[in-house]
Amino acid sequence: MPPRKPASKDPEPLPRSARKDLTRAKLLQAALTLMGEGRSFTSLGLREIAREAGLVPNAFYRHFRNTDELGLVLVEDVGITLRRLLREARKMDVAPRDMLRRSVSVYLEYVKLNRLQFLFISSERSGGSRILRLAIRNDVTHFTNEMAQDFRIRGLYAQLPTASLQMVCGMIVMTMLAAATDVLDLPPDQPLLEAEMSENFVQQLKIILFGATRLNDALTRS
Amino acid sequence: MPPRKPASKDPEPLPRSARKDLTRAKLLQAALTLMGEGRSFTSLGLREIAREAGLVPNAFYRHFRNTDELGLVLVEDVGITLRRLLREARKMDVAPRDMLRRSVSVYLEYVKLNRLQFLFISSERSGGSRILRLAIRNDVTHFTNEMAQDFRIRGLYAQLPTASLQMVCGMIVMTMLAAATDVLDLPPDQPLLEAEMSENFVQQLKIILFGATRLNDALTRS
DNA sequence: ACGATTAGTGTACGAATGTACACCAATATA
DNA sequence: TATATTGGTGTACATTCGTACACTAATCGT
Repeated sequence: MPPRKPASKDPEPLPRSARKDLTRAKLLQAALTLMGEGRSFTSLGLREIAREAGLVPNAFYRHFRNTDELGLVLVEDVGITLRRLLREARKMDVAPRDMLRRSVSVYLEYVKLNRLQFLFISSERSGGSRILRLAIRNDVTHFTNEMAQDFRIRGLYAQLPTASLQMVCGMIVMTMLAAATDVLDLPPDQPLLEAEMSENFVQQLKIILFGATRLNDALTRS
Repeated sequence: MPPRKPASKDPEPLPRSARKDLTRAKLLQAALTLMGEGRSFTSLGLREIAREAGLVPNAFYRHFRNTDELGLVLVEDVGITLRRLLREARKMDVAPRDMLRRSVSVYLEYVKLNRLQFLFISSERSGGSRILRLAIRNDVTHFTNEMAQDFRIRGLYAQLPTASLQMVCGMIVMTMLAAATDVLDLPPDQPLLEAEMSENFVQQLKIILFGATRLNDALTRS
């Protein structure tokens, strides 16, 4: 004879708030999933997202006022992802030989690992809702600033005024995002194209770093 | 007594095909106008565009099968605009001093002049319909290639293999597009911010050109 | 001059969307 | 244990959309 609780039902006796967070996460994931299927976030509807999450349309309102608000949470998550990337990059610490190439391949792996998030920022950074655009731009700017700060700490380009250093980091970030965009809409498992793309990426960074070095040296001599 | 034709009516006795081209242009312009009002092209509907053009929804079909097809025509127009830009750049010919800064300011003027078109590619380049994205990427690639060819003709970076030269031009174009995006969503008539942005742009190009020079020199010496 | 072509209109329909309201059942609070 | 909260459901409605069909009137080809 079964116990008081039939055991087959009641799969998760969680506190209500935990359940809420769970379905909220389902909504966020649903949006990402749909984007993974080629839809652009801007074109997603509240009903569509709820449906993908296995919910009735109205349930959406229990978590977000509208799709833009959901998008902002996604941006927030991206911010966390970027911070984690920086933290891992910092670990990679002092330069062995071809550290650049290694960084690049680590980064590209990271992009593929967080595919949907990068897809999201890549397509919404200049795309749809003004609010989202600004939020993403904000995240990217923060990322850039932290990178500049890291450069400072490591004594790289020590002669450059902060503004210039930030500009250089801005170029690096821009290049990183462009590279991410490229890997992402590369047909999957094309190791040849991907290697070529990756090599291109390395060369681009080299150019930026060369240029920055020269800028730095010019200031050193004066 | 008025002549056979009442004269007050009949504003344009044009051949039919010309009239057609004219309303077609109205549709294209309508799409651009709507984008100028903050809408993203992807989010525009056939009805909306027709309405803005002063037409009944069905009239749209006499010119385009769907909005994507209209978008492709817009991309084509952008291609023409870019070609014109290159032609004018070629005229500017041999380098007086601070040619770079001049080029930049000419370019930024050009962007503001063709505001809506640049707004269009900037937001659809990574944004919405796959077809449009590819078409735009194609245009940008062509632009890049022509720029590389111009470099070749002028004997710039003569030591660089074609692939590297194209990569350098790719970086320049990427930087140009990013700068365009920046001017475009700058609040209008902020000469201070714009000047700062423009100066940043110049510095970025300098870095790329420095880096490319170094790459070229390395190959020269070997 | 006359019949064919066609740019643009009018009406209509099914599908999808955002949102409002009433409701339920389980959890939380007292 | 009684009550209030609340995550989720069901129904409903106005709006918008893409598109199909029939129609008109002006232009074109012969």
